[in-house]
Amino acid sequence: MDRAIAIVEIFKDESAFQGTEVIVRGWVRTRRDSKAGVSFVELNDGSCLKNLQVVLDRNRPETATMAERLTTGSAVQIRGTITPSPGKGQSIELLAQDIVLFGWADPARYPLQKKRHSFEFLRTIAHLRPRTNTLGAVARIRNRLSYAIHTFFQKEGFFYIHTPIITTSDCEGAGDVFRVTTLDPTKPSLGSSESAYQEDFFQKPTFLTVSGQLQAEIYALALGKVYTFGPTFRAENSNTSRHLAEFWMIEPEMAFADLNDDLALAQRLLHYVVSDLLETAADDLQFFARFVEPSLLDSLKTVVQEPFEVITYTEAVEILKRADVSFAFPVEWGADLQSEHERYLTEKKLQRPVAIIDFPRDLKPFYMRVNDDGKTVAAMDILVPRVGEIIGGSQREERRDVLVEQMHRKGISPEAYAWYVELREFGSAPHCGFGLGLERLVQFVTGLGNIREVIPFPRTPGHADF
RNA sequence: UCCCCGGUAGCUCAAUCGGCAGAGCGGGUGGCUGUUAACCACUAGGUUGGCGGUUCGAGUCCGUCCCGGGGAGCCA
Repeated sequence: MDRAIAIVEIFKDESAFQGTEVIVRGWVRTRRDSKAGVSFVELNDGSCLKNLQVVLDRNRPETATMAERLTTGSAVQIRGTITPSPGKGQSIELLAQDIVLFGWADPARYPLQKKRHSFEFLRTIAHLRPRTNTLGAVARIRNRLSYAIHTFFQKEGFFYIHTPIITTSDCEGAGDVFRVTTLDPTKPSLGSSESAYQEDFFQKPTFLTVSGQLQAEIYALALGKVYTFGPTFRAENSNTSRHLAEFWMIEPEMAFADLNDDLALAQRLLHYVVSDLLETAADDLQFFARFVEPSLLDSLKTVVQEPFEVITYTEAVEILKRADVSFAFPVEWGADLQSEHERYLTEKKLQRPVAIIDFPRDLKPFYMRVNDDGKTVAAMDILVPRVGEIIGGSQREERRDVLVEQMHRKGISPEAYAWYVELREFGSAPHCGFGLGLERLVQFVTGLGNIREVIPFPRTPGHADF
């Protein structure tokens, strides 16, 4: 094929393209006919939010017969000349010389219209929804965020490591996991329950990972600073706008670092990726600010310009007790913070991202480091307005005996995690890390209320389509 | 899993007290001297989510199931 140019490149330097001939390829968004013998086609190639206006002269035989075939959704190539546009709404347009129709779309059947569709409807056509403004912008932002996250960690000297997707342990010691097996549930095993696994692929129970943290700790205690960035699976029956059964998580882990270093890293990461987005995805962000969440740009600028609020769990409880609002759930030291409490802190009281640290040890998993008070652990939850918890992390318990005691308290067998305990017996060191949910970050930077819109093919209870 | 709300044309929605099922957009046809969610006219398009019940009569009331949304729990 001849070399085509991405529409985003043309808009980047409109004046340089004036009078030049280009080839563009993309999908027709709309066509407007004027009986003066001119048709206008809005062409989008996905490279940016904006469409390129293509002008077809129907008095020319080369473009006349083609004009009426260019229906919404059709895939086309257009060769033509960039010229100043006399109309309002765009400064340049493409005067078409010749047109290749790759794939026509039947207008009677093509489901996407020029108006807004509900997100619920778009989810039922996940094979076509990235051709809408909103889902296209989500895909570009998700891409750029992923790139910026890798860039940040590489600049900071972290190594990208790949932790296993198939695991034999479930890290949190709680939560439902997806079973991995080659056995056919419609053909029950011939053997007893113990021997049944002998016929299975791994000859033992295996699951999809719920977190790469424990394995990341292994590499942090060898390479110093590492991170994972991959898919994660939770089989919980969660039906909310903030949960997926399959989601992507970023998990840095660093040795010779404490909770303050952890907080600082999280702060720098969010600062970096949001700044990058404000610079590189301005059009898409403004689109979301205009059509989805009016306060979006303000809340993003807050992340860039101001440090997080850092409060202890104990301070949070005191703030909530003094709050002049009534909560459905009572606030008491030792009880978990409810959604309504978190929202009050980050959206009403402080109106910015807030890190809550030092939670009661009974509320948190076994691997978090016990503080000197013996009652709390060096944990941190970072909450942001509109989304809630976006990061959960902690300093890890590096003292072998304290770790084993924690495991006993939580009913976890140290034998099952022998290698994890052994890391504390050979060259143990203070270390810490956190997990950042990519989809929740995309929700925060786009303002989209439902997590099913920020991943191309959402998996939720009862839904694994496409 | 629990609580609340909803399901009417391809899409987004309306339909008063139980009384003839509608509009906009999209599609088709025709018109319009460069349009901008183009505009104007005409036109096709319905098992009102499924099943059962109450009633002279049900989109509307009752039961039940299915599906969707919002909230909660769990968490990222």
